Amino acid sequence: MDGEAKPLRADAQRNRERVLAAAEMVLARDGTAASMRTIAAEAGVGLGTIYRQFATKEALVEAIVFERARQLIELAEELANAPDPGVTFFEFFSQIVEFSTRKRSLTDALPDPDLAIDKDRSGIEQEMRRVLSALLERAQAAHAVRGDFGIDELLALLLATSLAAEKATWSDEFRERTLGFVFDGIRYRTGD
Amino acid sequence: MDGEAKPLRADAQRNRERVLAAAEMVLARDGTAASMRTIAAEAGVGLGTIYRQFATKEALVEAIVFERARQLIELAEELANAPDPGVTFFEFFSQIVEFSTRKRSLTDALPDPDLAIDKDRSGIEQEMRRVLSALLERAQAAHAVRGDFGIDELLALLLATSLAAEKATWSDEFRERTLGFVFDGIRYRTGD
DNA sequence: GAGTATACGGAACAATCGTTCCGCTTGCCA
DNA sequence: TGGCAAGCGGAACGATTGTTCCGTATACTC
Repeated sequence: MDGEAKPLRADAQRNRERVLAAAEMVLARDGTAASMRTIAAEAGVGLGTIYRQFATKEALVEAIVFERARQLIELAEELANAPDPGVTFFEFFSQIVEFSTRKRSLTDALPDPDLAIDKDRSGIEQEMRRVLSALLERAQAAHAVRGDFGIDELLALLLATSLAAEKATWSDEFRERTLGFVFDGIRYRTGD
Repeated sequence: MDGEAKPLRADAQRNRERVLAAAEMVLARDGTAASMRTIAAEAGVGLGTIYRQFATKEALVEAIVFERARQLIELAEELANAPDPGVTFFEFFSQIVEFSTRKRSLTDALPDPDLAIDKDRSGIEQEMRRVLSALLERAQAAHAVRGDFGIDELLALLLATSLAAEKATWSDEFRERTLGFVFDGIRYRTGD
């Protein structure tokens, strides 16, 4: 299903990377509303060159979002055995929000209810869900997070704060302060 | 600055109301991405008829958002002297989120960083800020909300949850459950 | 009821979008 | 090094957008 057919010609390979780099930057700056022309100009290539590698704009955007999600998932997996599960959980939460602010990404594209069942996308979504569940359960086992706080609520609050942080471009200081209140709501307390 | 010059002709007045009603419905359904043609069709009028009353699409959208914000502000003012400040505060918070889900509105249009300083808009924003501050301070005086929770954080969390609820269309049950965690984070606790 | 300011509808315009197409160029292999 | 598949750029296409314009229709006034 992912069979690499032919090795790309040297210039094609170089242009592919240019396009991805340009798309990365432009999408971070303008969101998914960015036009293909803008990306092509930023990459210093023609429109046809983009469409040779990516069948459609959606495919290009998906490639970027996919890569970003993969970074976060990888980070989450590295943290799966970190010393302090509670601190790890909250810091990872905060990091995702910061990431969303910097690279307008997850919120803009991931939970798009346009196309109902996108194979690749639901795959990465489930993986994200899986690693987040792991971090959450570990934090709960360590009595750092309330036991009645589920993965769906976690995803909802992550989406919420990421969307807001991206729309209003929260400063580091404001993000930490505001998230602090949210964290206090899901933190474990004696007499839960 | 708001001088009503001439009384509208009868048909013009009727069409104005039709346009507003259609815009209300279409914007709630499609968000600000809705086209003027869709609104015109829904209202059963021509494009020119809309532009006779509203100079631009932005003006029409603003009229709708303005009206919705006014409803919320009015409600907040009615609650300014409600019996239980704590319950009132949290219920109003929840109501705003529910409102945003039903009528795709505040989030889609209010905090648009496109045009920097819009007189009318900043006016309604400040009013919203004022009534929310009043409800917040009353809840804090009643020891229902933490004293270190400020109006900026309140606006941020309102925006966050409204955006998410609108994007993912939260059910009533899920909204109450998820907001419950947020509320627990800003609720007053002994030994604050 | 005639006359006129007002309002209407929707074709037309200009801008922008994603996407296609094709004449030309270029990297690769025999 | 000659041939050619692979790749390139960007003009062109069709769809959609917000907005304008103007010939026609209609509500008010005297």
